[in-house]
Amino acid sequence: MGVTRKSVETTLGLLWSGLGQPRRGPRQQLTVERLVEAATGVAEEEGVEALSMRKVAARLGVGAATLYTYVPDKAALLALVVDDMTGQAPLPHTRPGNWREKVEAWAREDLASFREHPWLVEITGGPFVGPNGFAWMDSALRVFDGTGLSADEAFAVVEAVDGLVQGHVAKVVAADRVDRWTDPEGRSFANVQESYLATRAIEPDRFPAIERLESPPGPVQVFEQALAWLLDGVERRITEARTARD
Amino acid sequence: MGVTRKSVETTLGLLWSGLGQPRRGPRQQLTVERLVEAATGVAEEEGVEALSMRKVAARLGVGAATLYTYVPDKAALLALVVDDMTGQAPLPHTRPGNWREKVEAWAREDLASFREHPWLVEITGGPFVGPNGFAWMDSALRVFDGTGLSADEAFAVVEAVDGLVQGHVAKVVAADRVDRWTDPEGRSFANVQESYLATRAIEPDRFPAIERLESPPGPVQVFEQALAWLLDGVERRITEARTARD
DNA sequence: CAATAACTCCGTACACTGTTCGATTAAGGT
DNA sequence: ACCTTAATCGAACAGTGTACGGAGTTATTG
Repeated sequence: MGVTRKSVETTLGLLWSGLGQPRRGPRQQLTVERLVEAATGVAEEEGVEALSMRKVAARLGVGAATLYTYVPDKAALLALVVDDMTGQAPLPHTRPGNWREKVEAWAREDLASFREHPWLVEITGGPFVGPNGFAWMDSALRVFDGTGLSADEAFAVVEAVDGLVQGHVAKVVAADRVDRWTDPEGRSFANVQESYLATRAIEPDRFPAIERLESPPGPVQVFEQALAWLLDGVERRITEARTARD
Repeated sequence: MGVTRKSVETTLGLLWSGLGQPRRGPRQQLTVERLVEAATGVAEEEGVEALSMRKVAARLGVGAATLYTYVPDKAALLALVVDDMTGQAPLPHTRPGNWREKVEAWAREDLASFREHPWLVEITGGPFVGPNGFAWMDSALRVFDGTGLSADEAFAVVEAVDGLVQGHVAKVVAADRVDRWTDPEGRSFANVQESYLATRAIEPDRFPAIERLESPPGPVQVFEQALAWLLDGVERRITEARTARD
């Protein structure tokens, strides 16, 4: 699984459309798109941890080694899957409203999409940026056209928001997973953990500030709140930039 | 690797100190702490992807199966490692300065710690919260004593900041990894990718907003900026809460 | 048209992984 | 002394990603 120069160049070639087809030899009976589709299908139905080359191959009715004539790596295949999913998200700058509404819409949709496809969380964040990733960034930058922000500042805002969203998405998806978990008797994870802590271990007054909590907000509420605070800060910066310009 | 009720309870027992020692049978020659230490050592020297039960066992001069008398799971061992590392971070409320300076200090130290131990990134975020995790949260909540925020609001702020930090830490660590990568001829990943995109594929004006970038800020600058914006928003909320109270 | 070089497909194999089983051995309680 | 319980660990199971080499197919070349 070592990353070679060759595999990097091949992966880039695959991402940026197609890698011109060779001449001699039998026709290929599959396409890279079909690999991506099959891989996505496996991930969707069984999760990332079950996403193996052999399973993808089986789904295509083909030997496992065959996949390596289309793709240099499992990593490359995953990069293709990620870029493909990125291409399915709506472009931020096409949404209605002012810049803040556009950002909120994209952030919320991002969260929703990751909750619907939790396996994506473990797969995103790789070094490769494909054409869909570029297109998305280009669109996100355009959201700040006319706000008075420079291109570099707009980039900082986009990345700032994206980082916040990524972190909170991880929290929400982890919470979702925990919520779905139940033990053989049907108890929830939270129940097991709470009841364990209640009976054993924790003496009162060991964590006074935690005991003061009444109904702490869930991860989705925290996400909304965090986004609002961040955008408050950005908004202040934007009005500054605007008044400085006028 | 299925999660059973038993493994959950055993893991909780291990986290919350010790799991009372049994009577009959030969003495155990190891301790859970030594397992944690060995696991940390492997991760530190060879990375998470090389962190296997067999390697941990070898480092302790013991058969792989032996580990399973100390720990129910690999997941449990990792949870212990995470809580152990959490215990090594300085407690936020003991830092000098006002609430904002304390938050900034903890966020920066968090980032620095993850950059120093990149393997931690892939391991954190599990459902288990051990005593060190609780102590850390308790300390973080205390940072907002005297700000006029309710306990629940303080929790929202802590989680908001933590989510932001997590997301940006992932970005920075990924960037660090990419920076360290070089191909056999010594070219950097960025070089290979740029030069690939320059020669092939991208036609001009396809991504106009991206082309307008001059010197986009790196992930660490973005992290600082994002933190500042978020805390601007929080600060506004806090002054509101304060004036409402007085 | 035949030979050749290039290519796809894939069975097999290698070096791993986490975890279970069963045998062996060591210690405590009675 | 005996019986029960527990620790240790070699072997095995069902997986994993991927390299290799052979068989069969095709386009280009002589």
